[in-house]
Amino acid sequence: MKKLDHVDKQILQILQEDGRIPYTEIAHQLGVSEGTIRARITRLLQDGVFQFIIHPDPEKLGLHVQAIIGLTTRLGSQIKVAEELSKFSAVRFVGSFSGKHDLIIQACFHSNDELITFVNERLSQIEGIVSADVSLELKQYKDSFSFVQDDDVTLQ
Amino acid sequence: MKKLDHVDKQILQILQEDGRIPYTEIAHQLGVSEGTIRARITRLLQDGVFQFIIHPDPEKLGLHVQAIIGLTTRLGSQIKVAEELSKFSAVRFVGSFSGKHDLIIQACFHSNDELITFVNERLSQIEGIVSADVSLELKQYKDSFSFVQDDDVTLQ
DNA sequence: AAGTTTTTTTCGAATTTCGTAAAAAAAGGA
DNA sequence: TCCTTTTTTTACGAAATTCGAAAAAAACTT
Repeated sequence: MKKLDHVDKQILQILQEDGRIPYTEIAHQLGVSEGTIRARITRLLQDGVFQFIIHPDPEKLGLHVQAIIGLTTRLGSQIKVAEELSKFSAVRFVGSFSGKHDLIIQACFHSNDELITFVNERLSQIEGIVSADVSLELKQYKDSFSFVQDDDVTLQ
Repeated sequence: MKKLDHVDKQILQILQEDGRIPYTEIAHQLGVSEGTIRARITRLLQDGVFQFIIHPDPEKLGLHVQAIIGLTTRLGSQIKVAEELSKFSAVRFVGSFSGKHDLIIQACFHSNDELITFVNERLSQIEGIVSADVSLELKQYKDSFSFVQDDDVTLQ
């Protein structure tokens, strides 16, 4: 996989704003032909650099309760637990971490009841979970994949 | 905003797989006309139910270091701190939570150095941050917005 | 049930995407 | 540096998709 150049990053930046903007429009904005945009996007997709998706608003879908749950797992069962957790559609993020918790997950629910059910009836059934620290989301300030930057100016 | 019906959810489910699938194709799959798909997607977008975006792979962008940072803020400065944090492009998630940490953020960096710089030189400059618990991501198992379900079967 | 509003379908025109060949540019080798 | 090879970009006609708007159908109201 070749390193991304400036044009690739510009394409990604434009698509971050609107994932359905026509190639002709991107081409116009960047001053190249549609074919170039098409060829590059095809390559980026093949290389797995990005995917076209949609970002639903959980609130608008009735998922009013969101939580981050820090888990401690029994030594040796972490991977299996992570895989089990990943199967739930309510769970949108699962990662293994250094620090206090072995696994940290992020999940969405319709109600507090559903969250409770998840913790008490689903998590408890998964072999290898020692403890679960639930943090309830009170307000979301940012949630985006817009971290493509022109040139490595991540910290501004 | 009207409640989403079955067709709306089916549209979202299809778009979750491929955010750039043609309306004609969705129409074909659901057995309705292209115009219906177009009208519904236009309405869903206007209602803010979802957005067309792209999901870049941080690794492929050279962002090899990801972290979740739990923050404790001084009473009264939480909102300001959250807003400041949201300004960083490296920060992809900022939320206010109940539990051990007032704010939890998720961020991506090119290197450990960049992470250290972020914590020591950027976070420390933000007025109102009392402490920061950094958890380094070792492995990602799931990261998706695919939580649109047919009918409230979030827990399976 | 008649009238009103909303949603869906239809269809021609405009636009976009696609396939592909040729040209141009870039990269590599002697 | 010049030549060859490879990669990328451009060009362009054909196919497919999107768009606008009017007609039809469906859903609500009273």
